[in-house]
Amino acid sequence: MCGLFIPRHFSLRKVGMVTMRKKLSQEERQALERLRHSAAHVMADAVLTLFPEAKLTIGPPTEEGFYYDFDVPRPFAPEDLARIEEVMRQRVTADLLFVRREVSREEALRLFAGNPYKVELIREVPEGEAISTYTHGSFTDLCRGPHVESTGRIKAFKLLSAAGAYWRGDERNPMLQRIYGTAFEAQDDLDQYLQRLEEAQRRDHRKLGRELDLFSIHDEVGPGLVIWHPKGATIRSLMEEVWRAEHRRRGYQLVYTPHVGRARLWATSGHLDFYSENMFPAMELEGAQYYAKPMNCPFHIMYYQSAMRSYRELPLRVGELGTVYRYERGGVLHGLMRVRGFTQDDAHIFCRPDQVEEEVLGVLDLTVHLLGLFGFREFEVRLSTRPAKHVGEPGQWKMAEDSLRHALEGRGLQYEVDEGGGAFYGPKIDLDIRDAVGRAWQCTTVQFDFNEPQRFALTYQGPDGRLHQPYMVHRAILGALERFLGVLIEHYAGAFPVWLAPVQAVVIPIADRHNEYANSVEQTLKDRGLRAEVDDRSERMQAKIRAAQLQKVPYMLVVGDREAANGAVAVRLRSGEDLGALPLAQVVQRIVDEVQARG
RNA sequence: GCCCGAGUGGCGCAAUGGCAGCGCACCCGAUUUGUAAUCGGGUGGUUGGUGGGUUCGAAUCCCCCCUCGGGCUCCA
Repeated sequence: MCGLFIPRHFSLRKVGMVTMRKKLSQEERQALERLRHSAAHVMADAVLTLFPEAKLTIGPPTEEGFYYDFDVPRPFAPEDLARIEEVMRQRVTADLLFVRREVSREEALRLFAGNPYKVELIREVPEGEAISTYTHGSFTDLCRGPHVESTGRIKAFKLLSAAGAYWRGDERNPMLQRIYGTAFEAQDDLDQYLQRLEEAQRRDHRKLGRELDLFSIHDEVGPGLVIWHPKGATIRSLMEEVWRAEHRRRGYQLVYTPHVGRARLWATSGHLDFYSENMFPAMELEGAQYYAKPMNCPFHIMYYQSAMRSYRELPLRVGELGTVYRYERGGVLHGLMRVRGFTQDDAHIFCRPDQVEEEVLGVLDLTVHLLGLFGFREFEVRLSTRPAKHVGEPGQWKMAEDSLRHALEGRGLQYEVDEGGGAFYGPKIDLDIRDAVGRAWQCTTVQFDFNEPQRFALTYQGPDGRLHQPYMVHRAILGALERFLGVLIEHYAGAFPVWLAPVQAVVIPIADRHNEYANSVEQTLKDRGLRAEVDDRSERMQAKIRAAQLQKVPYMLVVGDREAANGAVAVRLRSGEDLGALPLAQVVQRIVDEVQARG
């Protein structure tokens, strides 16, 4: 079965987090981790002070800060965080030393005898590895360290939130209470981080989606199912247009396939065996069962199989903006980012062994190009290789992995390797984009599939006259249009570049007597293919400008007596810049040029 | 799914056991305005549920369900 698996406990925060803009050196990162880990200890100290019955579990530093999980009788309330923070400040002011002590396994077990979590951890420490505790003031915790010298070092910190979390992330385990916080070397860094958090909230696509009238989600329809409003649909269809054009240019065959298919198909593909918990339940029709498609691959395979294939036809690149439906558990749905019905910019490449590398390279070229069009130039790339449990031959895997590696290197992309992190059916490349706030989002995935060609017994006739099995590469570049648009909204904070803006220009008549001229301006713009509107409400010009600003319309064209007399428009940009009165023809050309340059 | 929190006109909020209210949006009227909100009037909610309970009385307290929000291994 083909790809786009998402881990069960995929956390949006994990990929969508607000990271530091500047790259830290190895030493700087370790120093920061030490500071945050120490802050976690001070927090645990404070929690024990206020809630003596709390049991400590784990409290690591994270990329954004730190957390500590506690076993407590009742969950923490927001007021508790303030009190905990208060006690933490006292500890920081007291400037207590962190003291390391190595202990024997027996002593450690004795020290933490009342705490089953710590006991479990101690038992897991490998034989021969030192077990240590760290103490500051009257607080001692089992800890590998290292820590800062003293609590006085922890000046810039803040507790952020409390939430439930399972012991070791496993829902079969007891639920603990987690407190998140963050700490930085300098107050300045902390302030900047908090500002970025606010900025991220300001850009929240759910908020902007409503304010800019882009989409809505309704109880009546169902959670995770999106209604695109005209303005959101405009952006989406523009995305689709460039996508299609770019794919045709690169030799993709574009198809349309149904949204449902018979159970037999999904049995053959393996989805019923391995993916059914993510599928909508079956519908019954004329005694046969049908499923909404969670993936497009079986349909693309049907196209492949609709004729005898020759080696001369390969590579066959079959693409589709294919809408799929997946059951996502209630708690993980999130605006456009995580939905139950979404459209993948999907394609499957069927090719010969000697074509594999070039095909992967082609996909990466297309990826860099397409993402670049939408303003993304920073990527994080991960290559995932063969896991212990897998299908296919070692030779196939090696060839596939090599081709992925070579393509990445050929394209000059830096990447990390996740050894054994591939799917059971093939190795893959995942690519995250970084948005304007510095957050990473997973979009692109390129996955080999050694499973389905076999299950469907795909063949092509080679020059030797015999039948061979093609390689199959599954790939999505934007990922899901819904998520990509969500990312795009936040990336641009709703102020889309002119070529994507749902309304590119609003014509603002100053008084009713200018409406006629305003309408003619609008028509001129529309005749040149631009998306324009007239605000002919009986409002003051200031109010119309405000409305257009809030809608983040790139061009505001004010027309009054002077402009009407001269065939001109007074141009205001959404930046607030006033270009003054210009001949209409000149302004139209400017906007058209900007659209053409995809500015 | 699990923990915590929240659901009040289209949107943002108020009312904490005693008459459901405000702002924006929308509609009507007046106004005709030169770069981020003109004035006045009006329509609109059986408070997520054609759920259950407590009470003389429920937006408010309790239970169930639904939806949304923050989280749910970056292992001492």
